Amino acid sequence: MTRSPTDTTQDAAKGFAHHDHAHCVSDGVAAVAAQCAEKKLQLTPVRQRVAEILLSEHRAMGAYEILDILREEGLGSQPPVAYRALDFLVKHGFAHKVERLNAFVACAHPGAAHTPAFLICRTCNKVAEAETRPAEGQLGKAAAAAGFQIEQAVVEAEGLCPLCADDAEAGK
Amino acid sequence: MTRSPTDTTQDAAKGFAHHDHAHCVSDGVAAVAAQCAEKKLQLTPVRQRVAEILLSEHRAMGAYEILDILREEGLGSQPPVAYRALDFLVKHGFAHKVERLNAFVACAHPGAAHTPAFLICRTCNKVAEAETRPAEGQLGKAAAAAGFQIEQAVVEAEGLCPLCADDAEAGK
DNA sequence: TCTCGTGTGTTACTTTATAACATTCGGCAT
DNA sequence: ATGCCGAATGTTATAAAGTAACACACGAGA
Repeated sequence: MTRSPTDTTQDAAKGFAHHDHAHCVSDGVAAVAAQCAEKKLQLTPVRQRVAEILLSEHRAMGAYEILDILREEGLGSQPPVAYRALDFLVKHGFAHKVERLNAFVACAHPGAAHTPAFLICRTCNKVAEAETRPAEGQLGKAAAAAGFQIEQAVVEAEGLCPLCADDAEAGK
Repeated sequence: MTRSPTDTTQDAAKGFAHHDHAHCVSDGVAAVAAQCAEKKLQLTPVRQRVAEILLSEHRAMGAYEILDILREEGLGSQPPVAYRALDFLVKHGFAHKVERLNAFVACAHPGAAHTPAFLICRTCNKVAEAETRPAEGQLGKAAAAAGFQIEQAVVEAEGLCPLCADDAEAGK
């Protein structure tokens, strides 16, 4: 493998491509479980189930949408249950909040501390995650010029994913 | 004036500096009025007042916070009044929504179509606006690699503004 | 066994945002 | 003038997102 560890553009591309989804979920949960074991975090049933739910879709899901699923499965029925599990996942880097949508996605690079950048398809609602180093780009320059210390950054793009762009083209 | 039209880093810096605030508001309103005249847009009392309110603070304000002011002044008392005015201002580029805060700020560069980047101070809540060209940076690269067409982007950084950083330093 | 920390269950509530429909008002075509 | 239209506002009601606060459960360690 010749890819440099900082080349994340391919990861984002993968987000919109077809792939083996069962692996996607099982590998994801395994990665979360491994990290929890390592960091002595409690991966409780609710937390694990929410991680699975998020991993099972490549799209942002609202807290209440997740709560509906939990409720059907008897894992909790009130908003705080979902929000607490989501807070846990977000806090430890297993999921992210997409501010633009007030919704949540599974993290594509669990473990690595990072500032995610999202590509959100406005048609199919899928979300791909790339990484950025905000301190190094245009934003970093503006911040430096203003004497501003960046602690956290939100970078989210909305548009058309390749598949939906093709559909739109074909539909003309 | 020798500054190039694409150098916006100084503008962001200005956002946190002291300046003549009366001008800030009056110039801002004048700019909005001029644009409305040019584009045949109706700058109604409510819309103008909301623009003034936003211009009078260099911080993001919630819709209900603005609504409270309108209510006191007899300009409207129900949420849709505030949201409609804000929608108008945002739609025509006179204000922006800060997704991270679910709140709104006056645009620092009215007229120019642009993708704003915000520097949000977590202590004093002031917001400075810089511009980015998302298509050209790291995000653009990731999008291009994924075949993703960016239509809109949200770029928001949270941290410490220079003044608050000084205070924190002094308070130690 | 006690108790302490962490997580869950639940009630109630706040904040943010929008749908839907009635009303007003100015321009303009007849 | 008058009647219609489109754009803006007024108002009611409700949806959607998020949180505060307190009671309970349960395992780890003193």
